[in-house]
Amino acid sequence: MATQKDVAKKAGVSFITVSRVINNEGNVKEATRKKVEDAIRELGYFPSFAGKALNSGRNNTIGIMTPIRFNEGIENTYLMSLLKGIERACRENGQDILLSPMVEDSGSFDYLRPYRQRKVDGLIYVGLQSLSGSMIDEINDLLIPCIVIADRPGHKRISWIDTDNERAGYETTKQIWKRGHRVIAFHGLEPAIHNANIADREAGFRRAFRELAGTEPDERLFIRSGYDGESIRKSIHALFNPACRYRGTPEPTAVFCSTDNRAIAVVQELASLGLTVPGDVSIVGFDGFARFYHSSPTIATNAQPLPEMGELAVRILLEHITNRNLPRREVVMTVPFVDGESLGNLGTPGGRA
Amino acid sequence: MATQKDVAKKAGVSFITVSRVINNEGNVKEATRKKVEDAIRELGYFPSFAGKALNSGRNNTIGIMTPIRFNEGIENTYLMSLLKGIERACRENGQDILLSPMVEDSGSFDYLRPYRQRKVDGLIYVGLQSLSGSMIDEINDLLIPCIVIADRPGHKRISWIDTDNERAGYETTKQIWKRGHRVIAFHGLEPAIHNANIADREAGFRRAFRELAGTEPDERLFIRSGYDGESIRKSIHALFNPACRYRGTPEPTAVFCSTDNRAIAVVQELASLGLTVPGDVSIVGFDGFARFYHSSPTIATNAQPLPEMGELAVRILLEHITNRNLPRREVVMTVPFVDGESLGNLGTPGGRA
DNA sequence: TTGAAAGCGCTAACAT
DNA sequence: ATGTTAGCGCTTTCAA
Repeated sequence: MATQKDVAKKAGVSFITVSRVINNEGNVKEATRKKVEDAIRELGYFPSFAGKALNSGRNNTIGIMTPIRFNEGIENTYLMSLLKGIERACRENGQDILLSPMVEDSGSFDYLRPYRQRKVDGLIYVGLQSLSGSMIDEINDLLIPCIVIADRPGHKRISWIDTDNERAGYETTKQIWKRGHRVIAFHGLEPAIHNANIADREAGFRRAFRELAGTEPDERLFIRSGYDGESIRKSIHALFNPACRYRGTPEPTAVFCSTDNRAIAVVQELASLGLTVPGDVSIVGFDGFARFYHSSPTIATNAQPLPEMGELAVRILLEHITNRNLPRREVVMTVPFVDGESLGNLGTPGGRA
Repeated sequence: MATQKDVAKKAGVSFITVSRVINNEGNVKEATRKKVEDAIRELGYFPSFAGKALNSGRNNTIGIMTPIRFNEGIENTYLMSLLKGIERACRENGQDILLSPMVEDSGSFDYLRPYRQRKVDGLIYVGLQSLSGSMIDEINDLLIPCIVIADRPGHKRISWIDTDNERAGYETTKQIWKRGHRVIAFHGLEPAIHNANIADREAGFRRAFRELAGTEPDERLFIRSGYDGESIRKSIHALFNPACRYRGTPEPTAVFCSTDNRAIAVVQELASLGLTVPGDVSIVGFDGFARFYHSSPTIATNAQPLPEMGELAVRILLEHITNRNLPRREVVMTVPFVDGESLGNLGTPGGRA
């Protein structure tokens, strides 16, 4: 492959002049510039990134680090939605994306290697699971430019962007209430699985219910299941199948599902019980991914602004890379409610009789 | 950040000795090695990748180039499943992954830049849309190590890995037939959308039907729709809603859907018509993604071996990178049938009466 | 306006 | 077993 030197020889100038032309510096006679440009074109010369990186210290590459497993259903959509924004911002700023998945079965793997090797200028960590304490310490000690998405590491130097799940849960509950629903179930995670985001959504639901109803919500209307279909199936039967329901538990007219995934599964399960959505029961999800699947009915949900978060993460990261002394940034994004067919109006046409 | 020189000074040796220790070369006295290793540890030294790349010509990075849009539902799962295998093979071979999405609205964008800059040693192109002729020519002219997944560019130098959609369509149709189904619909793409993979699946269906039934399949049982829910809804009504069906068209007992996406949408649509799966109709999908969504019933499908394809692509690419004179490789992967609840036995319990 | 020299971090080839 | 020299492709600094 052609180098600056080759171009210089062909154009009859020194290689430094070639460098000047490439970097659009002044002080190059028009005729010389022309000669060099012709030589570049003829040789198909393209500047090598390594030479540049070696003396600028910059690679124009940012690393995406994430424990999200590939090939695992809905989480892929989460990651891809972020990447959509990350990609856009990177393209606008001339950055490339180095993907560093964190695989759990390789415990001793050095995830910061791409940075230590100076293959990337900084890191975006996509959470869902929190960064380990030792990694946080190391990021801090090495002064690695880093920003965390979807988690809030409590560390003085590490910036983060997260969504306001509590508030979204709150606002959505108000929407459900506004449509006339008074017996509302919340479909969350079984206690063994801890997920701070989902816990926040539930907290928002509780706060809204308390405000609107003036009482605490009925604890029997909190259903908790795992991620698997079987577990979700059981939870729905416990609520809507009279044979399975605890005596005295009221039948809800709406279910606030903690994820879209769940919402879709719940709609299917209700169908197998002969219940229609929103005719018999209204369903609301959370995430915004249902929009990407051809679900029928469309699911009312909360759409996390993931592409925007990805874009913002890149911008903040680049600032940190350029200026190492910038203070930490903390960004809380609101999660807007998105209406859908699955949320009906109680007592009006299209809703329950 | 510490360099070899710093380590050398600290250890009281020359920098070349440091290089030797790092690369585990022989000819280093045990005591010297120890000194150097201590210095490395104390300084937190890590070899810079740019220096190495500069004189080895290798970056140990491979580029993933794809026109697949992020944030677009099921295609994400396709890409992620490939990446799962790509990641595994890269990790085993000490390679990093540079993600280069191809965005259509930036027509003049130079997708081969990461290679021209020598930021990546080779490229994996993930198809679905074919590589443009001009890019194929350029890959050829520049002798870029490259392998294409999910397409078969007819070019002498470019390797590819693809699935055998025709054969999978054929085998699956035999499975449906074996369960007693004789009136089988095929749910494909509307004519305006061309997709070679789906066309191949349909061809396999036709060949099997011809062999098994001894006649051509009924053209009225080929339903074609777009990707959107509305379009799929209409297509299902045309087949199963007596009010919409052409007079004389037989009602199928099974529908072979050209993707899992479609299969899931079809199950939902049938439910809204009061038809159950597999009680009233059997459904078969294609792709294998339904496994990742908690669909009820589980969908019988064809599971593309995507992680394996990704892994193989990396291995072949690395061979091409190491040895530029290797001949092109062409790999056709078989797509195994995966049974599921959605495919019932006609005339037996659990199937249609 | 152009060029020469030095150096970024590393390794291969050649001394010692 | 260890060190010296040169060079990978590029930019920065200084000189002409």
